[in-house]
Amino acid sequence: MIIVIVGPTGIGKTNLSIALAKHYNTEIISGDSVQVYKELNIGSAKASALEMDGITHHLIDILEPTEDFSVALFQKLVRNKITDFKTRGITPIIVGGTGLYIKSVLYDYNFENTKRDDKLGDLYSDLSNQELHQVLQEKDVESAYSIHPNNRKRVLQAISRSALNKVSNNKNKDEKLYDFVIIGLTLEREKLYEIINNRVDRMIEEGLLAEVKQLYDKGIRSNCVSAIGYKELYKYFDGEYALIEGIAKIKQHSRNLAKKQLTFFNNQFDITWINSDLNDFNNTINNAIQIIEDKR
RNA sequence: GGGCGGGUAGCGAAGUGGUUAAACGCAGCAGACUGUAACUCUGCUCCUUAGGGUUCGGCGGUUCAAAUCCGUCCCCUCCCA
Repeated sequence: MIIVIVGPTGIGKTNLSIALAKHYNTEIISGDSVQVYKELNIGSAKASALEMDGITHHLIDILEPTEDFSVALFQKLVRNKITDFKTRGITPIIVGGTGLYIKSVLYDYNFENTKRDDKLGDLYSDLSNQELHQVLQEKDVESAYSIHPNNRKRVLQAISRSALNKVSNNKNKDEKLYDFVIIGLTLEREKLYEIINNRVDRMIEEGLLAEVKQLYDKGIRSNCVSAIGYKELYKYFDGEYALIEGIAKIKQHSRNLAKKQLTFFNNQFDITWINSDLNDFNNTINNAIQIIEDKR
């Protein structure tokens, strides 16, 4: 059985996962779209070597900041890891906050022949949202029905997929491919937001500014740098924000992210929630273990 | 003390007599989600027992009708003392 730990940013997934990995004598697979990047450490809230405490982590630091990442690649890498764990006879623990990525591994998502065609955007740049949506209607009515015309990005993606592997052909998004338990860590909204705000301050104290400056000075403008904590400080270095403003934005965007994550997990996953017990971490661990054992 | 400008929903900010419960932005809430997902997009946000009810600093007035006009008081910015 696969153990999956999800939850909003800042809730304490890392600590719980490490405790569980120790308890089950196994290793961790990260389910995070930003922690895959080297050099994005503080801002991505990567666990330090000290925190990892000897527990092996997979899918962390596997890419240079200049490289591209995607759901499809994540899916492939993690599925490989899962079979690898199986042959070694250990339980995979997947931990992370990137909902779609994790879902694409566990459920029947098919990304064959679905690579995005970047030229399409240019090709259709003259079309209004409505006109573009019309194009999709001709190529894949069903997708057109479910994608809002204003969601240009998704409309374009659906158009580019319409020839070989229509988005609408994939209807198995809720079909489970593995035996797994998904545990969601949660907390009252107000407390969660407070934790997030404090954590951002801590990141700044720990040297987030220097970390981002280094990427900035290297001229890295690739996608990873649009992650929260990075994009705002880039704007600060560009002179667009005052520092305080940038930090406030990081907090805000982190809170927004947490909210979106909760929505995704709540509605897309068959999940068992547990409260992240701040005063008694052992309680949180025991709760998690209880849920896992019940599912066995 | 005198002069100017101003006080609009959680905040910022339009509106300067009538389809205005009040544009828009932000925050907040809810949601969608198969190759950038820490992305992209959608809806809601004065109260309501859904019939209505109560709003635009306070009070009073003009008018068929006011956030919008008049009087007065309170508070804020800046300028002159």
